[in-house]
Amino acid sequence: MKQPLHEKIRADFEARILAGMLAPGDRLPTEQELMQEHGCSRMTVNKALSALQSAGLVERRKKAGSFVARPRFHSMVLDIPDLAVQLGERGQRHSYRLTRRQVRGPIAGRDKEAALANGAQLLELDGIHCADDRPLAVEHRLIATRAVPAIVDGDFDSISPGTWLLQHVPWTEAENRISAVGATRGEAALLGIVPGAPCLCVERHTWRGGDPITYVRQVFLADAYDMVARFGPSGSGGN
Amino acid sequence: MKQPLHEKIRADFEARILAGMLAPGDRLPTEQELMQEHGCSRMTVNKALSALQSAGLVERRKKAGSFVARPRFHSMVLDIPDLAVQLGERGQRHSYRLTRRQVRGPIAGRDKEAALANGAQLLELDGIHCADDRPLAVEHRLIATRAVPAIVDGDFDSISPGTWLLQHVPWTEAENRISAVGATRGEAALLGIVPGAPCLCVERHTWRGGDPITYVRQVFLADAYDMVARFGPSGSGGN
DNA sequence: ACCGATATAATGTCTATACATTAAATATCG
DNA sequence: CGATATTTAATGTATAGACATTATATCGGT
Repeated sequence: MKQPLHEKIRADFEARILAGMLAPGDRLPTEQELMQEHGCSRMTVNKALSALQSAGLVERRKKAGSFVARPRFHSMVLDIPDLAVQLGERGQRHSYRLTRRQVRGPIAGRDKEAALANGAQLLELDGIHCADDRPLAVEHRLIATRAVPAIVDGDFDSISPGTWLLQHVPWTEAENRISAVGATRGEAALLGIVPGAPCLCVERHTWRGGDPITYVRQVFLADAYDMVARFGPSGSGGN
Repeated sequence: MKQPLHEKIRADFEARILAGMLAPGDRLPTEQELMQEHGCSRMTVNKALSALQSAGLVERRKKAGSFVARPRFHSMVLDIPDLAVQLGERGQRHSYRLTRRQVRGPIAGRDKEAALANGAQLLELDGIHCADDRPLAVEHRLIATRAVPAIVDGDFDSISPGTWLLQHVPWTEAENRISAVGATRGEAALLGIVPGAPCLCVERHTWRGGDPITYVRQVFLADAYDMVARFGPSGSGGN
């Protein structure tokens, strides 16, 4: 036995639950029974059961006992990494070309821009992402200078503002909206497709501790970019 | 103080890390220092630090100490709930109409169908989802009868096979692929749009303990359905 | 300066115990 | 019978200590 005992107990129940041998609502042994079965102290089984609880697999009620939790809504881990990194993993070369850059105030009537600006100026950066010099996505980005004053001195002629922001101002809250859109005339020209052709659109707002950081809208060439999300048994937060 | 001490310590560091007061790589106090600072035992601070570790916020190395983890790639929790539930939350009425149903073997040459069938038959179910009787998405689904023998007796004339599967055969692994496509002629007719119009396409494979369960391709009317994913400070796996 | 053996500092695991908390079960009283 | 008080079984939290593990640091010898 190389793995610690509490981890063994935890993994054992996880396997049984995921295999369906234990159905939602089933009661599992009390801590007393488990410490006898494994010949260990209560703290050890408690650690195992607590881990299962925080992983959402079991529900524990005082006096009643521990039960297999009924599956809450399946949620899944979707990685939305930096485009440059993601392309690099595929062996493609990422490049970014800036097409527009200006500092301005929020446009009157656009509440979202006003909220993002938060009383200060916005930096507007438009550009295009390429993979191996072929157009991949057009990007429209607004950055709150209030949250990121250093941004106005950034050099984005070749490096992507997304990469810069990730490295300098990691966000703590985000909202992504994924939809299908027809390419506008301008987007189509940049991507080399016909207007109205279907494109994947990702809009993202990010915040840091409640303060808005950036809004970005990326329109991807269909067929060139899919979003893939995988989900599997949670990797145990091991030692 | 209502909350337990280990939870207070954990929340304290979480707040400081998320607020940026502690930068990645920063070292935080040793367990010894923390137990003096809070006047508690080592197990208590250990519990707090272990929780931070399993949440991915800190990294712990023996002899060296505990450090703020450098943000691994931001991953986010994307809820892909049952359509019926999601529409219900919006106050819309969900309905499903079956347009095709057959049991067949995998089509020769389609490796993915063969892998899904896993030596047995496939149940093919095509249908259309509506919100308040307006078309929302067309769905093409293949179900492995080997994994879900009971499915062949299911009545899907009005209830969605996705809902049925979620209730009867929760998956343990899944892969989602989100892309933008142009509606085919048949899809366009069902959705009431012109062929080629941009649609959001979600393809999903699910498994249960390594055995394939189902493949589904859903093509959504653009503008009617966005996928929204939010991410925020992880809700503490509370008591 | 280099390499190897040893010491050391930190986390990792576990025990045995104690008391608190809570919700279910049970008893009690009107 | 029904409402209320009490018991009790289970988890929740915490302590103080012990030993294991391991990466780092230090010391010696060549």
